[in-house]
Amino acid sequence: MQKQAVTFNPAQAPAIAPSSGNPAPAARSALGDVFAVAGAPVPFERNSEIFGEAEPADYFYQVVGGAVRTYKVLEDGRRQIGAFYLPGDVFGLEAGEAHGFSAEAVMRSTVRVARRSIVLAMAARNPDLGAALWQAAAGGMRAAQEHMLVLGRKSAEERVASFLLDIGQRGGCREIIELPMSRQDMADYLGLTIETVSRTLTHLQASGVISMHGCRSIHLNRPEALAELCE
Amino acid sequence: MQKQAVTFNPAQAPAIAPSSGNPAPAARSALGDVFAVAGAPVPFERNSEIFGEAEPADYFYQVVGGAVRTYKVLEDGRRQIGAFYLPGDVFGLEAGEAHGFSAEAVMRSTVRVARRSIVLAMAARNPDLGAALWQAAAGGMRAAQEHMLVLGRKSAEERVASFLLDIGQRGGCREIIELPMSRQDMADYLGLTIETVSRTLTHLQASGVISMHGCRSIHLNRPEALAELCE
DNA sequence: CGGGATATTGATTGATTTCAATGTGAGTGG
DNA sequence: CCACTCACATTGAAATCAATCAATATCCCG
Repeated sequence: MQKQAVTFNPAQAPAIAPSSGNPAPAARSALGDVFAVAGAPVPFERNSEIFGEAEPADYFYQVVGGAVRTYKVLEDGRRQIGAFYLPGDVFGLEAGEAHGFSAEAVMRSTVRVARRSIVLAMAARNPDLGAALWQAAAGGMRAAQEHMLVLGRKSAEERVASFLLDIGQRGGCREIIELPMSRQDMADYLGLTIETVSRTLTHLQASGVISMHGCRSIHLNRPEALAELCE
Repeated sequence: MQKQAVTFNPAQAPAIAPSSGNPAPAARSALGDVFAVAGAPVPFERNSEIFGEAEPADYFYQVVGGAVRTYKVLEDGRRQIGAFYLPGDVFGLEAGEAHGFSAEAVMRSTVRVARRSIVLAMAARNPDLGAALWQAAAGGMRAAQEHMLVLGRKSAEERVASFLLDIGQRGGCREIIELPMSRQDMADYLGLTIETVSRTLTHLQASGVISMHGCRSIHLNRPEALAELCE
């Protein structure tokens, strides 16, 4: 376990995206700089493992290109995806000695990998970086809470609508979405089956709220209608 | 409703299970010391608010006695409880400027409240404390991931079994549980209705896995059977 | 001994899953 | 260039688990 003096500076904390599902929005902060300096870019094939549950958590990660999923599985194979990480997002930011979940590349991706001990040492001297680490961790916590509400209390249609809005916002363009993940990934993130996801998308398209051009490309015709669907 | 001192003894809390759902296990660390020094004990009535969503996050909290729930609600009233905190547990540990969820006392409770700026200032000089803050935050993250698996992928019976085991482990005594929360709280934590929770408990009792002595007192007759039910 | 909140139990409904085809699209090799 | 294949997605019908609706039942507490 580390005992670096992470310098938590209470003073600042730059306004992070209000309640976006973005798991780690602190990309453009001091943390981003660290990865630019101390992070080695590593390519990952589609579906390849980045780290496994219970493995030592010796590194921090930042998505450069592509997309990453973190997940847990039950013995019988049921899988729950905890979060998707898109370019700029930071993940694997755990304080414990071991990872609590696994991470895989959703598609061919590039990830910058920074040795944890180095980042923490830098954080000890740079208050902004310490704060950025907090930001990232807290962003993950907030996204997790938000997602619990989705999983515990929302209907299938509400779940899909929430997902589309979230991905749309994080993807930069609010209206045209290029999904990096399969229907199975979406289903395992939303706590549904692929059939239900598919049917729900079809229904949203039939009602004119979205249009699909191939299953990975989705146009949000009426985002405000989606927002209403989220309750 | 009774206000009898449900016997969660803050002093004990023996070796907590490794990957228990315990949201913030770092109680006996440097963080515990901080609360002992810098934390003012504050009493809260049953169901009273400790902080609200979107309020400034100027304090950190530690449960001394009683129990606390954090939650989010949808506009139409659907509620999802994100976590329960028992004596020793730390909560409200957010890096952002505002809380991402609300917190209430489940029962008459005492909570130590420490000014965030003070704790962070201490952390800047005490590496162990900085690490402890990380531990607590990461513990929360881990518990959230675990709970997402419950909410997204487990059946009603599996959810209730997971819950009983988790509370049993955290409560100290592994076999006799005094629930501090109502059925509605359990339901809102597990993403179920009170009827389903009630029925499931009745069924578990009928199959001899548990016994109930009043709805708040549950004896785990065969914890290993519960563990199997979790998959 | 009520009285009101909370919990249990029962009957029914309904959303989502499961099971089962069918459709589509990208990559391969003839 | 086209047939083929394999993975993935969509669609349909039936089954199922949990939610909903509706009574009781129990337990604090005054």
